[in-house]
Amino acid sequence: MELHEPELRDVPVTAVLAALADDVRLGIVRTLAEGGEYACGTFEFGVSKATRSHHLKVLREAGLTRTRVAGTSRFVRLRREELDRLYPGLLDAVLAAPAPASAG
Amino acid sequence: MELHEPELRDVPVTAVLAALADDVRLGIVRTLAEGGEYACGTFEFGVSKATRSHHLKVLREAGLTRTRVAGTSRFVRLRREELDRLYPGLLDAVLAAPAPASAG
DNA sequence: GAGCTTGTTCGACGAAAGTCGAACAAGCGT
DNA sequence: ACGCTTGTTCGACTTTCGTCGAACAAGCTC
Repeated sequence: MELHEPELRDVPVTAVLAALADDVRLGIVRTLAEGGEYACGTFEFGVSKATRSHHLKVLREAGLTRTRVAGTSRFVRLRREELDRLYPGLLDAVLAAPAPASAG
Repeated sequence: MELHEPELRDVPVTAVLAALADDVRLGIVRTLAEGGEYACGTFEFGVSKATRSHHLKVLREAGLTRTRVAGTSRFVRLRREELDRLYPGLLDAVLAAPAPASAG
């Protein structure tokens, strides 16, 4: 299966912002920002796995994450370097903001 | 009339991001970022005045703008200092991104 | 006050987004 | 092959969002 992972510069900045403008997705990004890879099932934010899959797709198609397929699992990681290069300070500023609820 | 202008720290970061995640509103912010005050009628982005008023309300209630009433006009300005203090780098990063169309 | 300008508010409408359960696909173990 | 795990995709539903025209409010000028 082909995973759609666009170049970050091809994604409108409004799409990047929209991807971050959701509590569930921002929670995922906060977790990813700690570094390393996370299987999709890692993220439990009180939503069904269908919804979780949807949010991960939004993040991926906004150019924010990279996904590696391994068996039945998919490992997601944040494209932090590219993000910091194209939008220096954006991610840090967003992550520095207080989280609304249990984000882990 | 009371204008609702919340403290920026009381606005969830997702609301700030959502406010910026729209082409019309980002166009307004780009204009405001040049400094000074702008009457609401300044912003012509191919939308009706009802829609323009709506977007300005979204920006104001997200804590991004400050509005001064003067006669029949309302002058809007960006709350840049507060924004840069609470989310350092965010606005610069967003504004540095290429604009999608004529944003003036 | 009449008329004009500026901007907001009120439905209404269509489009988009978030959510879910159910079905499906693919890999791993035994 | 069978069952289990992991994750995606498919409707469907609800809510939110962007948009507009029309009506309204407030202030200015004559």
